[in-house]
Parts: sequence; C-alpha cells; structure tokens
Amino acid sequence: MRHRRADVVARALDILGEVGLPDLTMRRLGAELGVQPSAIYHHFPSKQALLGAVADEIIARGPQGSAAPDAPWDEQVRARCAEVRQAVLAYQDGADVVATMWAFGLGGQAPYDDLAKLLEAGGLGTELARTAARTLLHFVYGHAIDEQAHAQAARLGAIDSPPRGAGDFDAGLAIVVAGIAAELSD
Amino acid sequence: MRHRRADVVARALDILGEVGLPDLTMRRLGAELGVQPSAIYHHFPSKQALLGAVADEIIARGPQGSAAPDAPWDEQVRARCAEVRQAVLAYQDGADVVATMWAFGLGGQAPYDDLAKLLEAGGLGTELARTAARTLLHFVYGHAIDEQAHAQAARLGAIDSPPRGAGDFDAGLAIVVAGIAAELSD
DNA sequence: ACCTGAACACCGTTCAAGT
DNA sequence: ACCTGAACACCGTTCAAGT
Repeated sequence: MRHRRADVVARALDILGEVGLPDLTMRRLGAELGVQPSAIYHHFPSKQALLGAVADEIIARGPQGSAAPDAPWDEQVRARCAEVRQAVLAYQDGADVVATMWAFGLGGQAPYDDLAKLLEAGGLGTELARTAARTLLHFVYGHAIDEQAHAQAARLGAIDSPPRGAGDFDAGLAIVVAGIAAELSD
Repeated sequence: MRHRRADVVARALDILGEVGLPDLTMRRLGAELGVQPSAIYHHFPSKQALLGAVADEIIARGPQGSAAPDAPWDEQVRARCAEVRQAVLAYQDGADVVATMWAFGLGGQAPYDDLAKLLEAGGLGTELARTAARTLLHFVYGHAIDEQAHAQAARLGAIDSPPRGAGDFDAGLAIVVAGIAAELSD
C-alpha cells in the first residue's frame, strides 16, 4: 500500500477530527494507512514535522476571502480572524495543533502573514503591524482552544460552565481591533 | 522517604525549571523524590491533577501587588499582566503549563479572577469584564509561550529570528488595554 | 521510492501487598 | 498515611533489509 505525503496528511486530519490529538499516534496513523508506523518516517522526519503539515492543511481547508477586498482594514481583519477561528474549530484540537506549530515556527504561517499585510495596508508601521497581528492571533487561538476544551468537557459529561461561542469571540475581537484602531489615531 | 503533597509539587517545579515539560515524567519525579512512580498517585489522582497544582504554585510564587491599590484601573491591569508574565517565564514551559491548565479549569484561576475584579472595579459590566480578562490572558500566555519557544530554539542552537521580549509585550498589552478603554468610553 | 520487522528506550496508570 | 513491586497497555524513533 504505497502512499504520497499528501495521503498521510489527509489521513492524519481524519484521525484528528474523529478522535483528537492524544489519539493521533504514529502507530494508529500507520494502521489506518495499512503500513507499519516506521513507514511514515519515509514521508516526514518526525511527528512534529507531520503536525506542521497538518496545521498548514487545517488553515488551507478553512474559509478564505469572505471580506470584500476594498472593505476598510478593520472589517478585513475581523473577517480573516473569523475565518481562522472557523478553520481550527473544524477539527478536534485543531486550535491547539495550529497554535503550537505556529509558536514553534513549524506550520500555520499564513494567517500571521495575511494579518500583518492587512494591518500594514491599513496604515500601521511594519513592526507595529507584526505585533498587532500576533496579538490578534494569540486571542483567536486562545479563544478557540477554550471553546474546544469546553466542547471536550461537554463530550465527557462535565457540563459545568456555559459554552463561549461566536458572540463572546466577537466581543473579544472587538476589543483587540479597537485597540489597534487607537494606535492608528496616535 | 515519606513526603507531603507540597513536597511533590515543589520537586515537580524544580524539574520543570531545569529540564522542561517533556522531561517532567512521573517516573523521573518519583526517582528524584526517592520513591516509586506509583507512590505519587497517593498524593494526586493523575498527572493532570499534579500539573494543575504546579500551575497554581507557579502563579503563587510570582510577584504580586506591584501597583498601588489606588492607581487607575488600566495601570493596575497592566501591572497584574506583567506580574503573570514574569511568573510563568520563571520556569521552562511555565506559560504552556499554566495556559493549558487554565483552559481545562484545572489550575491557575487566580490571574483571571484578579483581572476580572480589577476591570469590574474600573467600570466594566460583569460579562464584559470577564471577556476582557480572558482576552488579556490569551495575549499574556500566548506571548509568553512565544518567548519560551524562542528561548528553547536558541538553547538548541537555532538562532533564526530575534527574541521578542518585554518591549514587544508592552506594545501588545497596550493594544489590548486601549481596546478595553474604548469599550469603557462607549 | 516506499515499505517491513524488529528492536530500543521509554511512557501513565493500576493494584495487591507491605509498614 | 504513604510506599513497594510488578504488571498492563501503550508511546516515538531507528535501522538493516526488502521490492
């Protein structure tokens, strides 16, 4: 059963969505592909490298271009953030995977690049645009990790606290975007 | 060699600071305490529960009260965020541990409670104060995780990108605080 | 180019039994 | 109350060898 690199990533995505990150093991991935675990090391040097490719694919499969290209910068930024949230929420532990890989520089670079570009086009200096883009993504990933932690707790029967959904996301995002707007009017 | 719960946590902190989270194993912790790994399960029901206590201790050992109690709300909020950053940076992977435990409701509640209280005292409604407190902590933990990822990469010899330190933290924090201030003047 | 088979050096957790 | 000893059911990774 011979496979390409892209087959391995696609199957890893399936497993992630169905059973989550702790059960996405090299042994299970091998079994579902019909090969020995060691065969995966022909396609990726390590599990981390595989997860980097998984992070890229999660972002690539998410929605894109939901804002008009001539809309104001803040509307475009809000739209891109909402897209990234949707992308990572589509797979169990997706936010965790993408955030971790991004922090280690191993995957999921696109949202950062996109946001930094939008913010610079909006009038921010290069350095401040980068800082603001990271601040936005720390919020987006942090919020999505919270949402998926709640979803998992609910799945396991613990229904302690109310779920924080899209409304709370919008409220938090509004805070960060307003803060960026305040920098622009300095 | 008999131990109390607090001894176990303290030794876990030592190991975390010296070798980081991946090497903080129940077997290594047992060995350093001079007991079998299974003995730790007398004090904690699981490794996650232990890490929750570790997260609490990381926060408890951090600085506190660095702002005057009669200072404006934004100054107090900035000070508390800087304290939390310092607390988690004091141990390898400290930000990861505290952020993860907080997301799962297993530890590190204090910073959230403190910030929500400060923001409510500053004039925000209860719900918005909570959303703002979470937004601040998503930034603080996200930034600190970045900083520790960079520090680890530098330790392993990869000196690719410049370290993001206190200056970049202040810049990002200013954005979020300004966004909260904008909500207050609505 | 892609995979097998077997091994190496580990994990967290459980549980009967000891003091 | 706290710990031992042994086991269970796993991990990621390496590497010589196969096709």
